[in-house]
Amino acid sequence: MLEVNTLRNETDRITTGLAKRYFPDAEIAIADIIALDDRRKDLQTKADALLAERNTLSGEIGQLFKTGKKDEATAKREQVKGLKEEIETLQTEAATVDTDLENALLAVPNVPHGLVVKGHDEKDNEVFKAFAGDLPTLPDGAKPHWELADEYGIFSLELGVRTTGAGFPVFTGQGARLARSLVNLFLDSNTDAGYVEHQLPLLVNEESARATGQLPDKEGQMYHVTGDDLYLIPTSEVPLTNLYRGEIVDKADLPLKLTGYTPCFRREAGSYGAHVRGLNRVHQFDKVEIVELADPATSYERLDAMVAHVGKLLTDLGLPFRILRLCGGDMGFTSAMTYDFEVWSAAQERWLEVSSVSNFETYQSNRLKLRYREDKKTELTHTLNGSALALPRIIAALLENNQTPDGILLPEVLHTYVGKAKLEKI
RNA sequence: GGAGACGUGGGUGAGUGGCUGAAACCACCGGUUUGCUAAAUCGACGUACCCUUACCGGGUACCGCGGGUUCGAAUCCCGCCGUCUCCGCCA
Repeated sequence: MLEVNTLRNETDRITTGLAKRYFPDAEIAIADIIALDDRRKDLQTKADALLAERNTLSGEIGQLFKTGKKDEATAKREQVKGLKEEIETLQTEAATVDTDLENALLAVPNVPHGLVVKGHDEKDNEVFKAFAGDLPTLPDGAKPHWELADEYGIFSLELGVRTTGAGFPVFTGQGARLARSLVNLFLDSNTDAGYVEHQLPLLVNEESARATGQLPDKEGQMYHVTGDDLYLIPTSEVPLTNLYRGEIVDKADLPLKLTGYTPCFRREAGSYGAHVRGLNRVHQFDKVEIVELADPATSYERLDAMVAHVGKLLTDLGLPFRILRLCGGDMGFTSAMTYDFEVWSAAQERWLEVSSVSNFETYQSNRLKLRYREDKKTELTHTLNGSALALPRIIAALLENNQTPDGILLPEVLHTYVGKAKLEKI
């Protein structure tokens, strides 16, 4: 969430920024927040004064008892009892104001960066870097990946239905090997680039989900394990970023670079049809994530570096891709700037999102209480993350784009991982 | 899952109702001293919020988390979470 002081001091920047998202009534929301904060300060000032008085009197009571002046002590005790009620009233109201303030802040999305364009939805996104070459053209009879999956024994959605339900693919044989290879390739590339590998919990508590912004905004998108009140992670961003919740790190240690592979779970209820067939959208999928905790002064350089790194992964795989810079309306609630990577799916003849790289500035760290120390002062860090990469659509594009009459050719970087240069029909 | 012990500042570790935001030691930082290093010595050394503000300063809260008792809680009571030990079960 945004900081109240930012809302106070940079009201113009924030209202114009939020307008890029078409966030309604920003001025009113900000005015409400500032009024609540004023009220909070006022209550605290009053309550603190009374508490100070109580502490002084209590100290005196102790002295009086010690020196045997019981009568005076008893009189003062009655005096303090009177204060108690007043303090309690103020503190009760303060608690209500705190809750209201928190809720009001949670309702305001992050402010888009100055370079982000105004827009309603995906149609307004900028093509930041178009694909430079020619898109591959497939011979007649080329098949979408869900048909290739059957012919080559890559994965089965039917088996997933049997064990679980729709949207839980079961990778088999060379398909499972391919998936494992991609995970290894991505983790190796990420660690080579300085990201420290982590194996993470797949379930997180409510506090973690709240700190990275999945709650309360996207509650319906997560699987909730009610018996233990835990959530299945929709992305490893959640446990990875929360590793540093509440920490104060040395500025010299920034940026902290983390990576981790996890399955991801998303309910994504209510959408069916051709555009979600096969691996295009599933409830469980594999993803390797990168996270950076950065110095605010250089966080956009880090964002550029992450974009370059993800671009290299896709180049290594030989997949045609383009980079979008999302418009205000299409960005996630918590993001200040987001680049989406899309690979060309030759048989479906459409672009598929495979990575989303974002700078959240202090929006997450404010709730994470994630700070760094500079001289005596502590400041919120910036947090960034990106997929590097999400597997299903990569697999879809690899299968479709590289299909030949003799099999599916694998890019060279995968040969040693998969143990062969092409996939064969079964 | 059962029984017991425990949870204090970056670390070790005192503290069982007021003199404790918290001893002492270690680490870290700054100064002095010393050919260098080391040692010695002095000082500073948690976080958040509020007030004041040029600077200085003052107040409140926090001793796992939440509630309660009390004029007053790190200290007493209740609930929760976590750690350790023993038992049971188990990939």
